[in-house]
Amino acid sequence: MVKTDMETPATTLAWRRRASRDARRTEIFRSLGLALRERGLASLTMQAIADRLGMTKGNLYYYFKNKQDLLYGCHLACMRLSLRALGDVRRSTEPPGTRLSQVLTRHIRAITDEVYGAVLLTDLESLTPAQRKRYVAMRDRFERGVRQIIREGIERGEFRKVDPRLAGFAILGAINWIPKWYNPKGELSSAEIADAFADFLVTALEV
Amino acid sequence: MVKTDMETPATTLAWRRRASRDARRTEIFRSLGLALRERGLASLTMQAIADRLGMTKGNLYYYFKNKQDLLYGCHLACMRLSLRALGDVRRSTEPPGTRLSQVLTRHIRAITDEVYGAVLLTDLESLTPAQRKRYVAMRDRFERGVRQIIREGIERGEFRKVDPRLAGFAILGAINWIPKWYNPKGELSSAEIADAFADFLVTALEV
DNA sequence: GTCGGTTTTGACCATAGCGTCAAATCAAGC
DNA sequence: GCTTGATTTGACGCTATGGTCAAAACCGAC
Repeated sequence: MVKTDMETPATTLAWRRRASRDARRTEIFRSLGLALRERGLASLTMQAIADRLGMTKGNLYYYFKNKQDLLYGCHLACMRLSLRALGDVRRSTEPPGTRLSQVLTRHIRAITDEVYGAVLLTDLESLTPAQRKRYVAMRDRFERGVRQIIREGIERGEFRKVDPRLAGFAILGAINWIPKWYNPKGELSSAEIADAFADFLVTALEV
Repeated sequence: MVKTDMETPATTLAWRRRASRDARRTEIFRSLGLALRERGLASLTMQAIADRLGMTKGNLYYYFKNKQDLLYGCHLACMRLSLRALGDVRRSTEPPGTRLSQVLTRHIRAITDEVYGAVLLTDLESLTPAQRKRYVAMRDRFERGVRQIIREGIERGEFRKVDPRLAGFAILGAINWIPKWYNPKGELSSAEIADAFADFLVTALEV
């Protein structure tokens, strides 16, 4: 049987619906991120998020069960990007320094460019225990991956002998704090910040 | 005229009143910090803060005009400690590395030991513009001080040639993120963390 | 143009949490 | 033990915000 255009996934009705729904959800994530970045946690109301998109508050509940759910979606979306960066690098044969640099750069850009990275500034307590558990599991996976690269660098003699756990906390803390001061309209582009930070943090480990 | 015990400041009625009031205010700061640390921003309600001290919510308003005011007090108290550390080190003739290490150590301990350092995790948008302005001025003073030490280290050839601004952001971000994961009942004491972090971060700059 | 499902609306409810206040309690000095 | 000012109470009002829902509008397929 021959596949016609109509049957290829990209033009299937169901497919288009789903894609459009996903796109809308992402728009909402971005709106949330912007609200957070521009006005702070204080203005993180469903109303504010909706307003920015020219939609009504009620409509948000067509896409997300409730506020927790929206927050959770943001957390997941952001973490998925960072985990993908980690995964990509796993297959690489580059030295630890290069690999770490790549992961950090992409982690930073996930946080800055996809605005919803600002969600890191909220607290996990607003999630349900189940959601928190799952998110924390992902986050731990990411942190372990980073520590693993650090450990490898130390074993190969390319990194100083630091405590991988603490070094990891320091490095990721430095990055996670970025949304607190980053201004997309400032002098430094997110790309510049990402490069500079990755460079500084990796060099901090080297020798 | 001879000063009697009754006239020495420490036993003056007004003095005692004031001291007791200040002590109470600090207790409240600590309670706020604990609520933040243990339950997250979500549980940062006046009620929760009062409960933890066995006092009523209404009573809090005898000590603080409103919630903003309380938050503001926390921010100031915490920043004052860090600024004092910076001031003390200014008079020192030690090399930049040592001085930076001292400032960072005390900054970390201000955040971890005086629990209310967790207030860093809230957002400045909950303050009035005037309060925010004043706090940000203090924070900037602190950040400039840190950058100044970094610059000096570079000039003396003791630190690598980094961008002092970005390095400062990275270093302080790593530290400010600590309340997010620090657990006073965990394996690592705050003193150990402070030393390890200061060491790691200063060495990151050296050579 | 009409039918079915999808999306959006806007009015509405419920409640958590801030902040108020008059009255009660406490404690130091005499 | 009385007086006076400092401190504390607890019940209350009010608003902001999360969340619901029935009805309307939309939109693509036929």
